[in-house]
Amino acid sequence: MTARKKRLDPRKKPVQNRSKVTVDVILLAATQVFESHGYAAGTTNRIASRAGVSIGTLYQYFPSKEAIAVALLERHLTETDHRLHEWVGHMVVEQHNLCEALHDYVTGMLEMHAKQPRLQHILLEETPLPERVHQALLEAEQHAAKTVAGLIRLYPEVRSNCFEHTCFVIVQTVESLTHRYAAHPDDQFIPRATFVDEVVKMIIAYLKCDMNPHNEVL
Amino acid sequence: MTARKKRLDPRKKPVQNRSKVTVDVILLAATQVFESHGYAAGTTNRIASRAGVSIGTLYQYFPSKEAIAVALLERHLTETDHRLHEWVGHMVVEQHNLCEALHDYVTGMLEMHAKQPRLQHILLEETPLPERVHQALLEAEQHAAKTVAGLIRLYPEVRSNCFEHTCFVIVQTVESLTHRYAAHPDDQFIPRATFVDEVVKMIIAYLKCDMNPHNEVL
DNA sequence: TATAATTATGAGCAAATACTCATATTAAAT
DNA sequence: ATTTAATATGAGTATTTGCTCATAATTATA
Repeated sequence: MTARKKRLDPRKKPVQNRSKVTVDVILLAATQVFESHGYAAGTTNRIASRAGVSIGTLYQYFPSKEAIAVALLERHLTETDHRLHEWVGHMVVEQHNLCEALHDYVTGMLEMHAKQPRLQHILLEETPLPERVHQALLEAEQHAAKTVAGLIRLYPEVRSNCFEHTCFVIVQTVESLTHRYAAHPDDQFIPRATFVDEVVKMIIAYLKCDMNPHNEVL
Repeated sequence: MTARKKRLDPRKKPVQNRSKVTVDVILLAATQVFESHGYAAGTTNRIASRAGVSIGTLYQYFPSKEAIAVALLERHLTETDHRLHEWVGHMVVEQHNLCEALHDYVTGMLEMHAKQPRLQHILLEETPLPERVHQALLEAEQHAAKTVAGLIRLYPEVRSNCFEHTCFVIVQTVESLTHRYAAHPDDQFIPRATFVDEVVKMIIAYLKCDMNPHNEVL
């Protein structure tokens, strides 16, 4: 009914190696089950079954279904952050130009979403998450925006006014569009490469444009 | 488990006026309940309770929970299409310039999503819909893109190359960004007006830019 | 007013599901 | 080899939920 507190800490932490493997196997199975069934229909019994462990084993390490979702989301945030920093590193070291950099960025986001088109969505929208997780999510999003801004700012052809707002919009745009595109792989009427090109084109135009308050190009 | 067929036609169609009112009340309640609980947790009993009718009454007009969701989605598509055409009419009649037109478009989409931030999402992503509904949805989306394209094409300052792809990206962008912005009203660190301005700015820059294949502005 | 058609009711059923616990198995420690 | 700790098991339970159906109340019709 109303949102009530649930245990998130496991009753047992894995100490031996086989149990650590078990935890990994369960999380992998949970990813697959949530991907193909959604959160509500992704039952704990199904997850255990897919993982090849008994339902009792699952509840040894995850005291509730919610705890599994939280663990998956934390993993996802960590991975995203890692990939983003790796990307910035590559771009700086190899001195790619703005177009190449953005191309890489959009392609990378597209690939990430293509691998698990629904999972992020399910965790963010279908799963009732505790407040602290929601906060962590917002912080991760803003951190990502700052990381991207840090790279883009290095390019001299980019205009400097409203830079923070601009980067916010860009990050949201790429995140939204790539997710949306990857979510429906069957019915695309724009080929993937074209899509990436168009998005990059839009961002570059946006980054270079200079307008007065009435949005007329100067 | 797997997707099985379910009844979608009601066992009784409302003929008297009070029953038509009942149907409306149920759909309104369903909107609210799905909004605040999601699809899976939005139980039929809760919907009936919120509507102030008995569970039996609900099942007189909606033979399954899924039928309620389908009805809501069809309503939503109709309303969206209607608003879009109204918008095009206004813009043409009152001869607004491109900036004003886009401003109106983005603001309108933002308002629509602000009214029911989760509903569209829930119906599209959480609800297992029959194939024909999914098809109708795709068609509606492409129809919307064409409608928008029809208006934008009237403005001479807009470049003409890749027009179809460009409009597809624009529609997806506005849809995604406004939805995302409206979905989290509490934690926005960009004010609403600024957000709209920035999105419009990006679209105009994208519509006017002319680039070679390597995305260098000519 | 009497009869028929329509609409509303809600207790309860069958199925699904998150989760428990007493017990068995395996690995580490002594 | 023996004891102890860690890990795995899965039948079973309490609860939830979509939905039915026999009956009652209301409105239309004759």
